[in-house]
Amino acid sequence: MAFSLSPSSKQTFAHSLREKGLRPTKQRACVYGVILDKRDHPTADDIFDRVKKHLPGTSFATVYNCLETLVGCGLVRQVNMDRSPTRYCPNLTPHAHFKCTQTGQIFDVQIDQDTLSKMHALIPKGFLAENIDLCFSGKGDSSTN
Amino acid sequence: MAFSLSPSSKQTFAHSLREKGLRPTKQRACVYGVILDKRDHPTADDIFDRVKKHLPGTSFATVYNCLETLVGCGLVRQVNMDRSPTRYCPNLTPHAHFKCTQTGQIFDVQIDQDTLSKMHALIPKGFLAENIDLCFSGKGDSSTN
DNA sequence: ATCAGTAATTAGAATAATTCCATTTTTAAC
DNA sequence: GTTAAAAATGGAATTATTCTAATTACTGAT
Repeated sequence: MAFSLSPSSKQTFAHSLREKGLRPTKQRACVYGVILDKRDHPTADDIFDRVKKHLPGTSFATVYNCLETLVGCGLVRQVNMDRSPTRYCPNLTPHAHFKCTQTGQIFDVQIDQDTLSKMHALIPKGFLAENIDLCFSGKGDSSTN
Repeated sequence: MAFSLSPSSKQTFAHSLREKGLRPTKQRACVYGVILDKRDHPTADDIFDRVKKHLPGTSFATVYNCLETLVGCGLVRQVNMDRSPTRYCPNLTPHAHFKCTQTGQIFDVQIDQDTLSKMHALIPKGFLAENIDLCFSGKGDSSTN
């Protein structure tokens, strides 16, 4: 059976897709669901494994298709660090990422409005930034290891 | 013939390598040279093409090896945006990158000390950031297109 | 309800950047 | 000059992702 999104997530989900003339299919719901469910910045591979538990017939291509769709609708964001596989994140608030070089774990780091403004102010006149991406890497919190 | 680095670059180059017990070979000098020469954030592919003009026998593997070495020595930095090929940058000062979504060009954006401090301050206690990476993407300066 | 048309999913092939590996060449120290 | 270590080479392998062609599922109009 398909992943069951919470009522409010289901609403957001269906609404965001319909706004773009896209269908809220069970595969898309499931991909979205597993991303919401465990916010550990999973890769497409991780997501594929988790989705298969709910919808065993799902193909890898579908996972990629769904991810692209969800990103396009603004429901999830891609996280790219170095050359490692793209990861996916349902946190839509302004935040940076911290990657622990020892464990590979990725942590969200909130960005306050003041710092965000300062960062925006770096952009020279004539440039219009649609996207900001701030990533840290180093040693993570040892208490979490 | 090999690329001729300026006397000061040659010094920096040889010194940085020797510090790590590595040899300042002509291929490494050439790779470093083309990166210094045209600061357009070239890909390994671009660098390969440029290097071949000076040292025709050079292989792709060597370019990758040299790049890895130069990055390891801190002489150049990798720039990763999305899933596009890694680019290389000899600018060692604190700076961000702006990628124009229309032309694909990448511009350096200086980061002032104040903003840099604010960014550092985002990191929670217990985390130690060795690397910061700030990328913007959007519409570039139309006067440069 | 049925049908047509469109959208989404599927499986597998293809691609592209990068890395690996085994061999040859170059370099530096003795 | 010899020898040992480091670097360069060419080609194969890997890996994440995208593409393609065929099937399946929806949706809206009849």
